[in-house]
Amino acid sequence: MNGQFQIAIHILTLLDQAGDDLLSSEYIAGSININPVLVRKEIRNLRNYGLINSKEGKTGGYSLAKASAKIVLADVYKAVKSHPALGQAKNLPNPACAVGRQINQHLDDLAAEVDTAIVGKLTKITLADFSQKFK
Amino acid sequence: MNGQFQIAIHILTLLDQAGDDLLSSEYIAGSININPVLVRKEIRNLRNYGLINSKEGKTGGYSLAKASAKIVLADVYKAVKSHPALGQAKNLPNPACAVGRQINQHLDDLAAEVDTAIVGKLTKITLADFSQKFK
DNA sequence: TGTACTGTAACTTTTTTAATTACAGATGAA
DNA sequence: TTCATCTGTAATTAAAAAAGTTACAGTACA
Repeated sequence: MNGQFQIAIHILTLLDQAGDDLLSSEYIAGSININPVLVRKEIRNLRNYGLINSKEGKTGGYSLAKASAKIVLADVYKAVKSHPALGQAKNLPNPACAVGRQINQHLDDLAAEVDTAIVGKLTKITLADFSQKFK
Repeated sequence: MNGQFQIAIHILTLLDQAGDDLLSSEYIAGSININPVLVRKEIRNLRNYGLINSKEGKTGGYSLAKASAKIVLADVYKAVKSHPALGQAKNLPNPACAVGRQINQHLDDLAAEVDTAIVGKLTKITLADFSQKFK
């Protein structure tokens, strides 16, 4: 469990509030209260998913790559997700045991079903919906 | 992210397959391929939620506390859950910032909604459904 | 009364996450 | 030009979380 999703939502919300103004990693980090390098790392990821634009150089900074009404929270979830929401076993179960031999496959199937449920939920919420709560 | 849910499901599946026979922590640990003490710890938790019976002493071991058709995977999820599925931020956002000041509340609300979706999904699946895949 | 379990605390090791440092590259302004 | 202020990213360190281990008391049966 980590706070990547929360950080990503926080960043995107700030950028939405800022409109066309560019925000610096320093400013964003100050609002979240984390290290600016982590902000830049997370933004690199979100940019790869087409959610954020960045501009280098003196007057550089970040802005949303598209309207917040066009971004659903499931986009953020997918961008950030590294492990299944249910967690992940890191042990190799005993292949000599009938249950151990097959359980990882069945657990993976289950995790995928749960993931689908989460994405279904988060597809119904846009960044604009979320961001609006702060106005 | 950890593997508690997976371990719990593994334990419960083994116990279901064993029927009335008691299984030892040693045996269970051998199937999962983890330390027996971790099995006993997880079972203590599941027992507190009324899912498992244990018997001490020489012929001791573990068994299901009720029929696997009466256990839904949401019971296991709730028993095991320590953090919200979306993760949890551990930083204190900046209270001087309009977004930082309120975001934790809104993120918590969102996490609760997602959690409800997960529980909804996992309430439809019984341990018997899952365990049946191994027969 | 010995054996084979569970129950649990304390501690160590490993893994993961977050923070930090450092610096190259970009861009605009004096 | 050249300085200031950003981003981009690698490398390292520190902190936190998870898993593993050791140890031993308590229980129950033979």
